[in-house]
Amino acid sequence: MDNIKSINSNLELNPNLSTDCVIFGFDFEKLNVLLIDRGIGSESNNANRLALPGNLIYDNENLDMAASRVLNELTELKDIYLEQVGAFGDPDRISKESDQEWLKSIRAKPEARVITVAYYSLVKMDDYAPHASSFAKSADWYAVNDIHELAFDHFEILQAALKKLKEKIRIQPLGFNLLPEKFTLGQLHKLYEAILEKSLDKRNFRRKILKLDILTNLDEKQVGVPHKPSQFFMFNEVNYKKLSETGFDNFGF
Amino acid sequence: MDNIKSINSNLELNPNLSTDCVIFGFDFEKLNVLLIDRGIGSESNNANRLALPGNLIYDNENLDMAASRVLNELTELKDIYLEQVGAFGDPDRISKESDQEWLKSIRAKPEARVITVAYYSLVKMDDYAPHASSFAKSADWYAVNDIHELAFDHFEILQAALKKLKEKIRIQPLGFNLLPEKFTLGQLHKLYEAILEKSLDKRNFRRKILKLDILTNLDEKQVGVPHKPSQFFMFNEVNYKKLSETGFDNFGF
DNA sequence: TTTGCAAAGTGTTCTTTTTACACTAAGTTA
DNA sequence: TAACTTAGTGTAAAAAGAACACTTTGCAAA
Repeated sequence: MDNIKSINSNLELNPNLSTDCVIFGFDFEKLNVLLIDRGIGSESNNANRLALPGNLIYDNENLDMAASRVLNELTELKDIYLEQVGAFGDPDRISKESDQEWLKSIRAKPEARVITVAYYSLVKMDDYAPHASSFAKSADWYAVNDIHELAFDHFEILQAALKKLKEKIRIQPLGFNLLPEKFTLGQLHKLYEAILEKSLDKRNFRRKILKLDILTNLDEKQVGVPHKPSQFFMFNEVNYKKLSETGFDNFGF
Repeated sequence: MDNIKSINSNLELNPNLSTDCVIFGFDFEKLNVLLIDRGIGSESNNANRLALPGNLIYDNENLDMAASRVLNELTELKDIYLEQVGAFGDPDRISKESDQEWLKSIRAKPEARVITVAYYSLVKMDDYAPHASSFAKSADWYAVNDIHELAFDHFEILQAALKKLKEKIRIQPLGFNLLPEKFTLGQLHKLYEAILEKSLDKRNFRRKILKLDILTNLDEKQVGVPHKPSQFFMFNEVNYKKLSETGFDNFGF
């Protein structure tokens, strides 16, 4: 954090206001989330060593920018889909002993609550290979379904982010943010199943998504796969914008 | 505000964290929102004298409770539907001159930003006759559609709340919170039209809402109306809960 | 070289939901 | 008693959703 401060040496971090990012990635199998290992936590329990990446907010920084700064500092990614989940501010949200330690380390008034404004973001997993940073001793992708506990109230935040993502993807085709430029319908299909946590009929899924006319068939096939190769598609942004303007509001899965 | 503080004299208000409530009401014609007149604002412009009711948050108070405290102090209502809209914290959100004045009056560090966590709530208009309070020189209902400007970034917050309400009512039948115990289908119909800002076919609306089986026909008619009297209905909470559990997720307007 | 494997790709039928649409009924007021 | 106002009702056509099975293609293993 020190080096961050030096970049902005004339600015003050607000000791009672932070942002946390739920960064989702998709590995073609399941939904993952990027967590940092704080290196502290109870001995009996590794789970609460893990936390969402987050940081305090500068006094003159707007919330969206703070979130994208956190994301950028950790992953070096820019222009990432970001959406606010909400504010979390239970006075006792930092009640676990291991969390208190951390609180002291950032020199916040220990008696005052830290409010966090949570965001979720969708990134192409290929674009970021986790590595340590100024920010985190270590950062890694974890399967969302394997997570049952996190530091602070981060588990609760994760669940809230998942809920928002589920709701949102039914209305707006966000999936492309989680896939590489080129992807197959099978991959997109699996992504929707992973997010919605239910299986979707293959033929119905294909018919529906193709009917939206927001995919461009690249006339290019997979190579080297031990089965019938799939066509590659890419997201057609122009058609998507047309569609949004004429007011589609249901992706209806 | 002083008398609030005296009630909680051992507690500290956080000068940089507030909550604002978008309190919606329905007068059988249109959607209304409860605004307070701060009594200050530019002379040329009355609009930015008006603001959402809000207040600073106590250091040890959770966010939801702070919002319902604000609502309760203003209206004396309890157990009101409340939902978080999100956090608003542009450093320049208090940039208008008239707003700066207000800032000084609450003795916040003028250089620091005030983050606000916004909520929206749905109240039965009959249950609250606006009156002055410790809280506001005056409070009144205003038609949502007539509002084009508010103090601070409150107009933006209002728009965000409206958007959330629209999204939510498509998924969950919230309308009952805005109507008296007994209401007619015509009133409910108008309410949906007001919130969704579009007209809905009368027959289709009735069929759909009745099919949900969450309304109890009270076998009681309007009296004294200069037209065919309507049946009164009430919300059937038991059936609604059954419905929620078996997982309805679409009210589909 | 043949066989097996694994995922791709493809249509039809039935059911449910949505949409569009117009007249009669009941009470009040003039 | 005529005029006005909102309540209340059904049907048909179109669209969307759900359920369902076999062929194709490329690779790998026998």
